[in-house]
Amino acid sequence: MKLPPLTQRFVLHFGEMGSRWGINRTVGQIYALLYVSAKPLNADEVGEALGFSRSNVSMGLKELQSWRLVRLIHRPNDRREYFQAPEDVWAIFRTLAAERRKREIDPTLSMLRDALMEQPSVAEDIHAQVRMQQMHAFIELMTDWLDDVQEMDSDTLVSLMQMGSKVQKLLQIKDRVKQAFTGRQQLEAPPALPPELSGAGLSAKGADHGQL
Amino acid sequence: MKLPPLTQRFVLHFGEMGSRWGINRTVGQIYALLYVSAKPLNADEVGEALGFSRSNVSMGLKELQSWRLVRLIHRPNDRREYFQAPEDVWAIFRTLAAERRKREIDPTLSMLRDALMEQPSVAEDIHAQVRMQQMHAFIELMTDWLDDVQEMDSDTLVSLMQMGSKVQKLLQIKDRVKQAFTGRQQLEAPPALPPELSGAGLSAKGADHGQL
DNA sequence: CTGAAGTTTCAGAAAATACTGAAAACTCAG
DNA sequence: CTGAGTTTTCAGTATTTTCTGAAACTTCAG
Repeated sequence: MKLPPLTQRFVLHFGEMGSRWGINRTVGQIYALLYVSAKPLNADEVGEALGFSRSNVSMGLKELQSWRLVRLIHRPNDRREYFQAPEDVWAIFRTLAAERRKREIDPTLSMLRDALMEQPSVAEDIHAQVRMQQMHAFIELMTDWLDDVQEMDSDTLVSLMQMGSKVQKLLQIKDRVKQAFTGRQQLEAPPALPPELSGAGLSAKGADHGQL
Repeated sequence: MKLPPLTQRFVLHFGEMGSRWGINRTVGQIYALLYVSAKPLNADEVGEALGFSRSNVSMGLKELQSWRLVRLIHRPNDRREYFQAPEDVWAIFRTLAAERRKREIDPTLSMLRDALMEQPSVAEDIHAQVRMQQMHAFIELMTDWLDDVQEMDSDTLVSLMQMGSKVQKLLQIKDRVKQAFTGRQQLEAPPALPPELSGAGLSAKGADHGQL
């Protein structure tokens, strides 16, 4: 392996972390290399740079493609396939979240759904089913939320995340407004503007969103 | 393995998924068993129920403890240790998120921080460092947000998640209100209440939060 | 103290996973 | 078509991970 120092460090780290992330060393290193590379690389270049056999690289790239983490490029007058990692870290994250969900969550969700249809036959299974019900409800809430979030554009997401827990202030305001409405039979007059909205309360606490 | 049908299905599924989740079959099955069990179990009971050797169970339980996913119980007049999985799925999720972060994210974050301090020595490393910078900024945003979220109580979180992408409406409102203020030199009169807040817009679309 | 009940450690066997080189398959210019 | 350039498959080997049984260790009642 002959790589520039920083690149090498990055690549080796991804290789080691690979096992914790559920991918193998080879795949981790290949992805890392493509991620930092300024230009698309072909399989031979990858194998050369990392010291892997050609077939191992082929397997690794196939796996990365199955994760939709690399894009295939064709150059004119060159029959080889070139690979590159998408640039936008948010897009990468979305892809990763979607794939992990498909592989790590959905099977469990459907197994739970099946199990919840069944009639428990022994006392112990009654309790087990209650627990499965709790897990199912939780996972479904999470995945539904993820579906929603997946559709937001990156800027909105950044703003929301930078607000962090301050979002809950907005929630409180919403509740208060809603209560003001449901508290009366008919709305004769609009409710008073809650204090948080009439001051600079929300935006004054460093949650200002602009540049990343 | 002699377990009631539903329990068995659940346990076997967790065993198989284990590898995708970065734990092994044994650990997955042990956790599943403890999760659905109505009462705490000791190591022998676990080994008996799942057909694992005593030492394997010991390893598995140790690993689950290192993930803080099981709680240790001592009964009066019984020297054996009993194990149980925490009940609250939200608490479980928080624990899981914190531990995964510690193991799967933090090492990368610190490696990136180190690499960003360095002065790139070759052209390729300059680009590599830019890419690392992008990844670093992203991860830091995510983990900071996670820190915030970890501190919210479960009910608030449920409300927010059930709102899903509708949160961004609140964000837009906030922006509009803020803009209305900064648009004028001094605030002679409070800005008009935006239409979303004066109708039933937000709460009418099924984002009503109450029972789970 | 002693020893019975319980838990952990550890070296080696068993199983699963990753990796290689050679061969097969594919693809397209000529 | 043909065959050079390229990618994929696959059987066998190497490596890593998991699992076991035996031994070591710990704890505590008597």
